[in-house]
Amino acid sequence: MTALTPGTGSHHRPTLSEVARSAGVSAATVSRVVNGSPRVSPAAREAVEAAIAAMGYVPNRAARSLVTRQTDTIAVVLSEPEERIFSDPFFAAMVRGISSAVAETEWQLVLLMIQSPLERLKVERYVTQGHVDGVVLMSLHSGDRLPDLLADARIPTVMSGRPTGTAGFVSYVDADNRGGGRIATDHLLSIGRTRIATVTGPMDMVAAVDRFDGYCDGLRGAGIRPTKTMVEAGDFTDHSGEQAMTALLRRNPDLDGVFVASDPMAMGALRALDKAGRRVPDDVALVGFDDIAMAAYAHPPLTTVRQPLDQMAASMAELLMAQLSDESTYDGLDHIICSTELVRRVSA
Amino acid sequence: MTALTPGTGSHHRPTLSEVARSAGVSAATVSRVVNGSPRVSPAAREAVEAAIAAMGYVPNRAARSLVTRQTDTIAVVLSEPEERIFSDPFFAAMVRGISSAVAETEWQLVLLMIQSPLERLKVERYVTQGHVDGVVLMSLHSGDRLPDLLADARIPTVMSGRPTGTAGFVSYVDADNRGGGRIATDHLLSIGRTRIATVTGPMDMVAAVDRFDGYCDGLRGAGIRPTKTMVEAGDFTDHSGEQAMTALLRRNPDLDGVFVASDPMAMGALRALDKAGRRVPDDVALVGFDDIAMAAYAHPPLTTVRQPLDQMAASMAELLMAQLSDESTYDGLDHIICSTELVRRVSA
DNA sequence: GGCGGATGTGGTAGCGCTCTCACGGCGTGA
DNA sequence: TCACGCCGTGAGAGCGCTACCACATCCGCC
Repeated sequence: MTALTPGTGSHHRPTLSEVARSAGVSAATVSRVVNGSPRVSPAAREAVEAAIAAMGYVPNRAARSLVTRQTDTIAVVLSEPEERIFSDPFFAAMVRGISSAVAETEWQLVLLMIQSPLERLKVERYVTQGHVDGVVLMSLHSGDRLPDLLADARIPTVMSGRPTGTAGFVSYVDADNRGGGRIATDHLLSIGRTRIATVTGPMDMVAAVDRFDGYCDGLRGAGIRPTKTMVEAGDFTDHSGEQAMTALLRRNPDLDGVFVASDPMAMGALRALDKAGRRVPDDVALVGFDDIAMAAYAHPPLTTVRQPLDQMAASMAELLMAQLSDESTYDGLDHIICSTELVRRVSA
Repeated sequence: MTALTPGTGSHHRPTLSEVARSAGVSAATVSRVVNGSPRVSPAAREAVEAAIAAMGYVPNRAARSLVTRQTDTIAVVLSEPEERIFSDPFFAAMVRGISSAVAETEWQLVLLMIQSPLERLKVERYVTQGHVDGVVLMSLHSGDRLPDLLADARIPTVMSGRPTGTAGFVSYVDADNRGGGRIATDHLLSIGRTRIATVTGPMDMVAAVDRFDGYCDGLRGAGIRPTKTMVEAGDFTDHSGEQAMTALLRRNPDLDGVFVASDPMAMGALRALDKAGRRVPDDVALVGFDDIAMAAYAHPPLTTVRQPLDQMAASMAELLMAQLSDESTYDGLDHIICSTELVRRVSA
């Protein structure tokens, strides 16, 4: 037991005014002490602190929030199946980054997971009914009402990834996916490859489209016309990468380079190439995307495009903090695009 | 925009009594409608619902909590470095299980992470100041004040893992670690092994001690005295398992069986055995603990002790719900020990 | 026809806190 | 000596909501 409970049998949590009475001061003074106002005499402060300790007083946040209209907490909404949340290094890195940016501030971070329509509804209620001061939205689904609901409720929000279509005026942070696709392709070109295929992500995701566009940019820059037969879509998983690569090889036996739009898919593609008897990078050079930890341990180690996940996370936190601190003047339209970078290893 | 905002330039969130006025009823009636009370005439209900929709009314939870004294949210406190949270399948499974048990209820689940003393303090404040109705505590550190603070604050709590020493009257859910250690050892004995070593977890963790005790039980049951040279401690990581196994082999070149207290460590041990030229299971039979997904794909596939993670998670949720629903009569002393089971594959 | 009980409704106190305002006491400068 | 400002403090009005109580109806029953 860390607190002395009063002799009464039942448990009663002392209120601020009870503390005030016991300390011989007014409620206002106790409030000042609790909130660290400088306008309190040392004597009063001491008396109040003693009373607080003796009675085991804990402020009631609901009452406080009711009047201050803020909760000092911000939510990270993870709207993905949890097997992805707990396995995809992307989420881990983002949560880590945001969490450490928020750690030293006064804000408390809470994680909310959505994996069913009912949970979506509950989270919508949770964030709009005043439990949080701000929210970070990770990977929203198409048709997600959250951005609009949050905008209506005037709740500061930052999204990860460029929002699609209607989700209008929200600030967001994204990697330069198009630029990344381009540098990957340019690299393949620069090492002399000319018959370059690509495995894309699911084309209903903005990031996948952007990376593909970057691939096209690269080809066109070298005077090559992208062709349909050299493109195959996966769903960012390792298995789909293997399938896509197999299909690509069947259609284009002579391809000598491939840009795979995610590292897990690249791992799968590597397997497919191995099974097909192609040597990497001698026969086919391969560039991935993400630079997950495993990429360095692949056979051969993966040349890949790194997105600065830590920096992206930090930027999201920063953007949210900015909205949180000067809401009045904030126009809510900021966005940050983080540049990507080629990590050269062996596969290309 | 999903709601019609009033023509006034500035944003004003309508209150319950404004809705009441607009609907031509009293605040009490609006409250009844919002909270789904049956004691409302269809006409009134309709009027209120129309007003709510028209004004975009969203109830204020702080005000509600202030009077009802509950928040309808429960927290899962993850007190571990996030690299473990996001990599150790144990946490993923627990969070998944708890989350799905809570999903269909009225409660909202929030995840709180602690990875620094400051964050610990903030979380302590968060949970005691009335943000949550109940908490699930995952893997508390020794000297953690949370259990005591929560007990003082009379906040229903369930811990994962048997609490150490002082953390008195809290309900918890744990695997039968001792029993698991025993069945692992018994199995090794049953396949004719007699010189059985063990790699334990960190001995300041209850689970590690329990598994070790089970190992001793097994040996003693077969009339064998456990000896110090056959015991080496790791820290549950793969790397430490390799080191420990190497040490064990050096000291006991003739050992023919080993119980490794976690699967990641078992993977490391497998490497050490391989490097030392021992065949598994022919020369040395090995049993792990946890049955992580990777265990089935090890070389050779791992015989291991499975803890029913899903069931443990469900039990934690269940225990918490029980406390949440009939707090008055609840004595807070329940605990559930989930039995473990041997999964036989190739390594033993 | 009158009475008891169910039913729908409104009035309103108060949950615990913050924050504005007012006030008395003190130090300073003229 | 008096006017002025600053400082520490207390009184009290709400924040938005729920829950209790009181009150009108209306129904069915003896």
